[in-house]
Amino acid sequence: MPSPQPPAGRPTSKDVAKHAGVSQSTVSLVLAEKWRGRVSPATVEAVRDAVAALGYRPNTSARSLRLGRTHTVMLVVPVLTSPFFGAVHTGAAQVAAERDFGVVVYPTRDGVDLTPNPFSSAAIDGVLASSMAAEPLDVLRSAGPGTEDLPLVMLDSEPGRGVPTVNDDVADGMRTLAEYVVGLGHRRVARLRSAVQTWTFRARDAAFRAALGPAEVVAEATAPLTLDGGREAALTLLASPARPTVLVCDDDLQAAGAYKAARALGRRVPEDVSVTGFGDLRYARVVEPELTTVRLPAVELGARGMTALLDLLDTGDAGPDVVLTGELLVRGSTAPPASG
Amino acid sequence: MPSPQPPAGRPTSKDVAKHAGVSQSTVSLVLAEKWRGRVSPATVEAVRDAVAALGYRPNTSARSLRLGRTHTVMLVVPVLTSPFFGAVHTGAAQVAAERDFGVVVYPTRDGVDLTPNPFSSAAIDGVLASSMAAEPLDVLRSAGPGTEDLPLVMLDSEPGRGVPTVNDDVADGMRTLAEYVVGLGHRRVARLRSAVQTWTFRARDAAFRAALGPAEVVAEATAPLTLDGGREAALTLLASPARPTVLVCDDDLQAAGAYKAARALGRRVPEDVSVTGFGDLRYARVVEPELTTVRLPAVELGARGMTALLDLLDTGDAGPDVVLTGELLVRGSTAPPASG
DNA sequence: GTGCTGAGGTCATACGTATGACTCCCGCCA
DNA sequence: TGGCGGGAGTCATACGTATGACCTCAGCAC
Repeated sequence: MPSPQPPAGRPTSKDVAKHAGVSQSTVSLVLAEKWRGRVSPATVEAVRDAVAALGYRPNTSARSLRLGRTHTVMLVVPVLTSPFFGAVHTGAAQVAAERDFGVVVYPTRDGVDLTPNPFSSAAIDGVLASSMAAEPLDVLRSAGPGTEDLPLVMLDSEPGRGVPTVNDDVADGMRTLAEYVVGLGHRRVARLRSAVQTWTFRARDAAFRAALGPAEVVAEATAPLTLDGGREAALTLLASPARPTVLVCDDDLQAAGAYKAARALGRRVPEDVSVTGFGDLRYARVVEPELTTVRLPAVELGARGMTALLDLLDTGDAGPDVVLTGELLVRGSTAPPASG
Repeated sequence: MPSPQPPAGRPTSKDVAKHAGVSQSTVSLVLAEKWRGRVSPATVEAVRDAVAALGYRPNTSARSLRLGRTHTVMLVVPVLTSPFFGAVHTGAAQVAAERDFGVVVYPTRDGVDLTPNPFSSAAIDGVLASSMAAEPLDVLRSAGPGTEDLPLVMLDSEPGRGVPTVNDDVADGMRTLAEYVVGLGHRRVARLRSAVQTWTFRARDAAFRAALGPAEVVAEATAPLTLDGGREAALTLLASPARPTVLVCDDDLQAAGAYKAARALGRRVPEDVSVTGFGDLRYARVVEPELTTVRLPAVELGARGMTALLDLLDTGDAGPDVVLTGELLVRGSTAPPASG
């Protein structure tokens, strides 16, 4: 005797309804918590029991189709192996989970588009993007065709361009750092900047120069934010005839590379040359001496960015632009310049 | 004169059909590349033109609902700030994108469940999970109720337990490392192990001990895989009365902590004590001297894991278990033991 | 002329949910 | 007794897609 259609797959709201002896609509009302004057407490109880008994979970695709929202957002970052963006993701994912949103990560590796396929599976309601690798329009375009008009919040991007932003106050951080370095007595500064010049790096440099006071930049170079990039550029800078007494880097990993350059040149840190980083990535405390740097609240950056994006989705308003203050961390890599 | 219902939202396949002068079914057939003898080339052309003209993109929710598959998988890892798991994600995301799948990351922070809400938005077809933080069953359970029977592939997990696995050959790596260290002449070994004892760490330790030969472990401790954890444990190990000549760590970051302990005790690396790490995370080359370690192919691990999972989804078979070989990287942190 | 075949499409329906419109019934007031 | 309000649910439909079942011809053999 062939049993007629064993339900097999996951239970649906219809199954729950049958089990509870009510209609599918009622189940839906109960689950949406919209039964204020429409369903009796006893019935609510019955539905809840049925849900538990069957282990029912709503079908997200159906819900999305009905509501026109996927409850998923995309996080666009340069490659995720950087501890900074890992932390950004952590904060963002935390907030998203609390508000019942999923996060799909979209790593833009040097501008390579991961989903050239127009039938990409990414069904998303909005985009949270770091500008480290791109301008706002590029970000949206890179998320695939048809996404140009998605709600967007940018991280570490120039404010006032029509897109809500959540930023680290890199200008304040750099100013504080500059004042500290100058206060130590340094006057001849070498500057190692990021090779990719997104807004956050331009802002760092402008703030640094504005706060130099009696000191001046006597040598300057750009390099990728890598160990080897930092090492090679620092080799040149430290050998500069202008004899800088401090090397101010845009990034901790660059600074770690600078340590290697200093060692290769027989210069001690900080006795012969001071070195500073930026970001307080985990490298900062791994190196010896530990690195003087500016802590950027990466986790909070992700969290506040996600909050703004979800607010934007819910209310149409992301709220005012956010600026998160960093913190100068003085450690062992800085000292007054050697006399003479 | 009120215009009757401006289409407003994104175009649907129905709009494309109207534009091309065909039925919605035909559009669907063309887009699914299933028109071998059912649609004329001219019509196909017309549909394609309409798609391009309207900028049509299929609605993923509707497609998922119809097909019963979301084209999204979940990647479960301990917190993503680790460079290792960042790399795993990179490999996994790459493969997923190529096969038109989305990836949502689920970080299990110390067992904290990010989506306790049974209405979680995660609509996924399968799970790719690292075992670093949990056993297979726990992984599925932690992905939320109702997910217990999802297709699953585990990374760095014990094979032969009914779940397909993709592993680094940590045993081979540790054996090679042990032979190298013993070959240098070391006989008294200190061993710094991971505090959380998942399979991969048990495997490392077993392989190490089996390959010790004439050497022996004279001091041993466990610590979390952090800088401070490594430093504190190493302080004790290096001060051991048994005077170990080499410290073999389960992790690069631990090893970086051990450097700090050695320095605090006035011991030079490698002249007074050799140190080895495991993983070849980016810390390995940041420290000075650079760390002798075993490279684990994290990107490839993610990529092969994702390949296995998608094969499992497509064909019902994940293929045979995969084992990826590592590589011993001899750098500056190891030397023969000081004579005497 | 009839029947058949196959190419080229269309029709109708189902996936599972959410919700506006509707029904039914009970109690109560005039 | 008629009517009415509101509490408790149900009905029907739409979201956008994919697909099995149908439909319509033109061409051709008999």
